[in-house]
Amino acid sequence: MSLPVFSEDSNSLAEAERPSGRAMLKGQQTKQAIVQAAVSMSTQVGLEGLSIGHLAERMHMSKSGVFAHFGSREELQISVIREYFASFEQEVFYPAMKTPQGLPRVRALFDNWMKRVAVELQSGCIFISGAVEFDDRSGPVRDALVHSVQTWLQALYRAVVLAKQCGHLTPDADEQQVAFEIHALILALHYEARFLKNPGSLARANRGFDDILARYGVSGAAQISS
Amino acid sequence: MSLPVFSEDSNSLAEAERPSGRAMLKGQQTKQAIVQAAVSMSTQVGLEGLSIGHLAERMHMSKSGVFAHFGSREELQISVIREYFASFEQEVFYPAMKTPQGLPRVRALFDNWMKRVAVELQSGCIFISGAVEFDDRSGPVRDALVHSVQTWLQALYRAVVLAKQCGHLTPDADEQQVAFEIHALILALHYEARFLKNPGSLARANRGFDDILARYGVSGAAQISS
DNA sequence: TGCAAAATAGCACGACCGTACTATTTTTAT
DNA sequence: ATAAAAATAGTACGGTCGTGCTATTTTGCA
Repeated sequence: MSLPVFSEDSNSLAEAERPSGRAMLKGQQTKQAIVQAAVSMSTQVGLEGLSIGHLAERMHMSKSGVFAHFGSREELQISVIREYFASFEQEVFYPAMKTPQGLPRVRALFDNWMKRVAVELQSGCIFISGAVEFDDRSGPVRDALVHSVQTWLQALYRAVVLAKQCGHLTPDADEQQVAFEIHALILALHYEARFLKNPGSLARANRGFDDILARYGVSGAAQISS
Repeated sequence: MSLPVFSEDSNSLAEAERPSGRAMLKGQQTKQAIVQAAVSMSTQVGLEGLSIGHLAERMHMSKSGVFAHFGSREELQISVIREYFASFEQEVFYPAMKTPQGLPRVRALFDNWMKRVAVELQSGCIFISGAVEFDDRSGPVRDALVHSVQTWLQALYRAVVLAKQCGHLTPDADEQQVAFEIHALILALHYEARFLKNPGSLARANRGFDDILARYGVSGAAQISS
């Protein structure tokens, strides 16, 4: 049915308004720069903490100059989510898709995810902070956030399903359960390391993952990739 | 050394300013009511979303009337944290301490925790939202939050240690690891059920806990309590 | 080179926030 | 009942925020 495409949306790079006929206008370049700065700010203070004034200051621009690119704060936040999602794709998902199907790919997804979270222990993760900020709100920002997260979790889930189809998982393994527990480890790592600053959290998340594989994995299949 | 006391602080109920010589002043009663309303608000909008104006409106009081009880917003937030912690104690910890040591108690702690989280899927958990709001901030509010969470996680950890001492866990079981994974399940439940509204999350968290016991528990010890 | 269009700046408005200061009401204890 | 004390209300100030409106500057193309 569907090939392993991470997202079917056309929100990737290299397209802004014009179908690439003429080169990117100056304004689109600075918009890109603004969004990147906004992502950096949002990882620290959250999507709600993101303020146009601070962003303008950081960009050495006027508030209205920044504002004009988005038309509303919500649109800015959505742009941030899209950009963050794109970087997540590039950093976590696509590299892992180069590894062979089955447990090696699941492990690669987890490892890349862990690598990213390890960095985010200083900066923060928008998918986690955003979940708290928008869990009982509604509107387009929440929708964008939920969609991004679900897309990523679905990708993880599909990798697990594939692993079971390959015979890398025991027949009784519940793919949703496996994906849930992997997600749980990442969330606990983020919580205990970033907030509580408990040492050893990173090792415990890794150990937890190994245990999942030991529990549900068919012996031998897990050791293909280190 | 230390008996299984949940918190050594003297911030429990039934003491306000006076050592119980004369009865609670009128102001202290309304302060209690304000704090309870503030807790209720904070579970929905977070500690940062909590505003004195909205709180006053809800209490049918003036802003300054509410404010006077705390002297600062930070003090209000700290009061909220203390109150929330106290309710957590009453609801999750103390009932579980009545069950026998070992795995039954660990299971009781988890079950009570799950019961509470199940309710919080509508309202939200301050320990989780607060972690995101204050993870890279500093100050007394963060300190109060970290202290509360650490106290609770320590209590959970101690119960696991006790379970191992009872011989209810396999000798190779790492108590910190077990506590970490239990915490992870709760966080994932909160995330996937409250934010993503994924069905089946509650069952997956329960199943994850059972798997932990199946992995680290000595057979037979787990089934003492249902 | 010049002109339209795009990008940016400047400015002001209304809303909400925490909080300081003072006045008023209510409670408490004699 | 009355006076002191405690609790609550009223008001105002300074700050930040998003955003609309109007200049001004910069850019891109004929």
